[in-house]
Amino acid sequence: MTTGIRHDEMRKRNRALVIAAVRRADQPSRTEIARLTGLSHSTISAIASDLIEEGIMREIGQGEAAPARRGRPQVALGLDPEAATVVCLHLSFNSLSAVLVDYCGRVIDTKAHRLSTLTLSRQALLDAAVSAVREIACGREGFLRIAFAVQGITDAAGRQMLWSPITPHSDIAFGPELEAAFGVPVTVQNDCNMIAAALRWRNPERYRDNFIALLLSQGIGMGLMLNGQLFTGTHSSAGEFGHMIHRPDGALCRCGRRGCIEAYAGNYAIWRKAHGKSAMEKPIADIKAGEMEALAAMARRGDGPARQAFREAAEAIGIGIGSLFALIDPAPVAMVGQGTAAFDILEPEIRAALAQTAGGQHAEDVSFETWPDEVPFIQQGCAMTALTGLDWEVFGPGLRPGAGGRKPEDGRVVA
Amino acid sequence: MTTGIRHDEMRKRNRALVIAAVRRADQPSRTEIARLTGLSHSTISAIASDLIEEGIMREIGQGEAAPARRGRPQVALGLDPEAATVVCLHLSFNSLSAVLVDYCGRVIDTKAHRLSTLTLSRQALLDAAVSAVREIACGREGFLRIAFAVQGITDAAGRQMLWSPITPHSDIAFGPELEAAFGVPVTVQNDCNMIAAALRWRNPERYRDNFIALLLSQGIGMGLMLNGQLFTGTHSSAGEFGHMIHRPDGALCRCGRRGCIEAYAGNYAIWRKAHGKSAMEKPIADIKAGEMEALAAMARRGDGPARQAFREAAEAIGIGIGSLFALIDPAPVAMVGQGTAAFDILEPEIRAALAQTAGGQHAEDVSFETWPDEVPFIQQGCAMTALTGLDWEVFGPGLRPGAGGRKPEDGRVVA
DNA sequence: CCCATTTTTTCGAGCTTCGAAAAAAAGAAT
DNA sequence: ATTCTTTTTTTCGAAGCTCGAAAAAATGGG
Repeated sequence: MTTGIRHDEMRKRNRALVIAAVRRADQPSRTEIARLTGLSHSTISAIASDLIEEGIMREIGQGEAAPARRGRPQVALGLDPEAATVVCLHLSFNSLSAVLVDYCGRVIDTKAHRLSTLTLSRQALLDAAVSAVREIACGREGFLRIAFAVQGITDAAGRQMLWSPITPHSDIAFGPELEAAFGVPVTVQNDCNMIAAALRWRNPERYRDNFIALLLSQGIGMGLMLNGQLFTGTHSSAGEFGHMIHRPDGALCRCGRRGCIEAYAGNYAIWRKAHGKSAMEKPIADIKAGEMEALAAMARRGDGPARQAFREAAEAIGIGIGSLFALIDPAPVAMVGQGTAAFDILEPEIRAALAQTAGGQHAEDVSFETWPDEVPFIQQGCAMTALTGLDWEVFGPGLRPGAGGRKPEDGRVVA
Repeated sequence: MTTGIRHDEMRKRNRALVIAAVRRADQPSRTEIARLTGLSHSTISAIASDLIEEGIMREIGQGEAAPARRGRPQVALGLDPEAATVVCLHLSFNSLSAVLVDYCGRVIDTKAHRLSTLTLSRQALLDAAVSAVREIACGREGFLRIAFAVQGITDAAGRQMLWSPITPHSDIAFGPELEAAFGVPVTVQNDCNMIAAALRWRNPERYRDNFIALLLSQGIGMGLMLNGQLFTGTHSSAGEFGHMIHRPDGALCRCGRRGCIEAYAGNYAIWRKAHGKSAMEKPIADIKAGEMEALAAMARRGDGPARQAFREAAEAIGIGIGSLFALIDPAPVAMVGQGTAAFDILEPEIRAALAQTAGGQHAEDVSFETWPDEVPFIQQGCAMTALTGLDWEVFGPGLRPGAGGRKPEDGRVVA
């Protein structure tokens, strides 16, 4: 709370709240919106007719689930899918996918591209992003926003990619480049944060204020929701769980340092250990899912080096989670990505390691959910981030021109 | 944003904002409040006259720093010190202190008690807290709130102390006990979080949205400000930096586990190592400041075991900070407590360890501030927490009766 | 065909904020 | 001493928003 509330601000918030309620609930009636928001029926009626007139919302006849009840039937409301479209991009190792999404969150079109991220120049990566957007949006009326998810570290402001394992270039300014090309707001965010956003959207019962999304794959990524907000640090996107130190001066990590969690739990680390290589052996960029499956099968069969490799991976993850829990308290954990295919091997060892830590005091209460495929989460997280951003920034204030409003000067009040 | 804003809510927020502005600024005029809050002069005038009439604020003649300027002179405003008082308690090893603070944050009275926390019964500790409050408030008109800071882990709701190194008892319900005895709201919070609150209050330029307060003493404590809010977990107060795992299966910690950061960096760990004892030796509860000073002096003289002990402590702290930075991004760090007396020895080694971690990439940019005495911070943090709570909850809504207002039912909207 | 029931809209009342103008309070100028 | 200038503060009417009550709308039941 840093600046005073004026009248237009009140309307803006209540409009955004109504839009949010409609987006979340399944075709609610005005009465239901009133119940959800705590606003009066009169207010909902007024806001709803504004939104309908502006083409943001529409009436969808009687709701299907209209059980022959007495009285005037409820009118189901839904967001107008044609109110806007947004583009979601997802850049990962050798892959760039673009999705066009309507204002209801439905996918209109998808395009996937293969490209050699490790060898492309900085400008070629930027160009690839621009042309992917141009292609997906081709011929259709203007989209209002771009949400860009990258496998790597982004800056806290969501402007650029600072570092990524998929390319040798750093500080690639996707945000400004795309904004210059298309003239719409662009957010650049870490893919694991998008996974966290999607989890919250899908299951707010379980994933609400504080939770952790771990991506187990070639490397180890994390998305962190704290106090109901996606945590992005002051400079970078933070959340580098994989690069917490597990063993000082330990195994060689892909990032060039030693002893990181990832250097024990990433695909390359498991592969390296299972094949009897040195822990200082140079990490391999991309290990196929089939190969990891084979290692997991070996580990399930008996107590050989493969089993030992998964055991060390689980220990690193478990102790890491324990340290994280010590800092931020036990919270629901979602494990996503190809690495979860071996979760049956990992879980007991993760729990054993966790139980040894201060953060794991109540380890038996912690439950893990797993999903092998992270892509739908990333895409949905991007879409919801972009759309709820629109709800607030574009459609929240209404379309009346000249709202204006003063701004406080320097020296903001800290409450 | 989870519930609609009504008219009374708008006024409530703007009132609270005005109070916050007056509390923070040094006797501002109405014009200055308008500038700080972004609200119009008319609104400030109306709110100010309400607050003055209600006895929350008062006019303080012309501000002293009234430089003979043309025009009608500004009227300085200040909070009425008699509007309320709050009691701050601070329980630590063998010590319980109580402070009575007026609505302006000035200390009215202080009482310190010695007590043997390790041997007292659960009920005796509760009784001590109650009688400390009774004594400090004796004869004076009613205080409106109690803020209780404890050295230990509290629950996230701020109701009780879950665990503490200063007593064998756990789950001591100070909150309900004090509320039952005095009929005012009570918050129970971790002492390091209060240090963080005080830092933010004293220097919001440096300590605003994300920063870390580390307490170096017998143990290692942490207060964590994230996204501008004190982070308290879902169950406990979290922030157990000292119990992140530094070396799996490493030195014995006071908490009974092995390899915690504290088992290398707490006073007992340094003492143990410097005296050539085993890392599995049982930790000593309380090591005098003088003894630690002597060890530091020895370490400064040469490269003996004392030096090695401080080196290991610094490494544990540095790597811990690195892991923390990997998770939440580099942020300002404040080091508080008796352990900072040896910070000249610790700092280079902390930086060296930090520089090896992913979170320490820009370690040279990180600056540490140190203060040897944590007590004033804890007290001020308690006071400001309690007073700003009053600003909002008691004085924000105004004193007009029957404000009422509906509440949204279940199924809150998640935006 | 009328009544009961539920949803939605309408309408006036009550707050709140805002901008403009007026009032207040001082120094500067004559 | 009086008038002008400048700055702060208050006053007042206008506009916007939400709310509760009442009215209107839409449907099933008898």
